[in-house]
Amino acid sequence: MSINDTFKALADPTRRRILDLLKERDLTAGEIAEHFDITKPSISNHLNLLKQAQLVWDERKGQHIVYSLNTTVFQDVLKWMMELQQTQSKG
Amino acid sequence: MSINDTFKALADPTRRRILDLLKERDLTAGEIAEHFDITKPSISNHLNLLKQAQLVWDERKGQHIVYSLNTTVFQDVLKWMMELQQTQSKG
DNA sequence: TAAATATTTAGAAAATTATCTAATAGTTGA
DNA sequence: TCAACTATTAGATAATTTTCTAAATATTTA
Repeated sequence: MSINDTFKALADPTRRRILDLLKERDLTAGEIAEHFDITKPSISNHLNLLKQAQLVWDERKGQHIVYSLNTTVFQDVLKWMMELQQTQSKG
Repeated sequence: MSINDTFKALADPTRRRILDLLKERDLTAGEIAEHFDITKPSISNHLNLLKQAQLVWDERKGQHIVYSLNTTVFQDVLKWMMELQQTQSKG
């Protein structure tokens, strides 16, 4: 929920790749796991971190849990980066 | 030098605060360290990670080493985030 | 060149994060 | 209700990152 959670979530390449996959379309946990060489529990952990950071939503559909991308959180990251760029003046 | 280095560098709150400090003006390693409760070697390590990610430049001036902010690397991060937002369409 | 100051490097310990296996929980359909 | 399927949780281990102390390097000035 904090910007720290967002940055931490984005710091891992597996998690960024999950977001890249979800860019194309919503996917179940199993479909996501298929793309990686690590175990499902490990993917589940990554999904949980992304969820805590609100970078994804999850919704149960029958046996499956469908994950979808949420980029609204990027606003805070963008704001922070913009503010850093503002004041910059080199000597 | 990779986007992974950038995200990893930004994932730590101490390092983000260092960037915030450098937004105002260039600072020596010692001046930066004064703002934190951790030791100078630890700050030095953080500065090194920021340097590897090219988020800061360093320049020796006499006894001091002056650090300055470099936000050009943000372009890659922005691009990645923009691309994620593009294709998004909810059902 | 020696002392004082600023900073980094080296190496180890502590803390955090990622991953695994085994077990548990929810859903469907016979 | 039970078997099959999907996914998560629990708990342990492995890997990485952060932090520390002690030592080393670089610069300035006497």
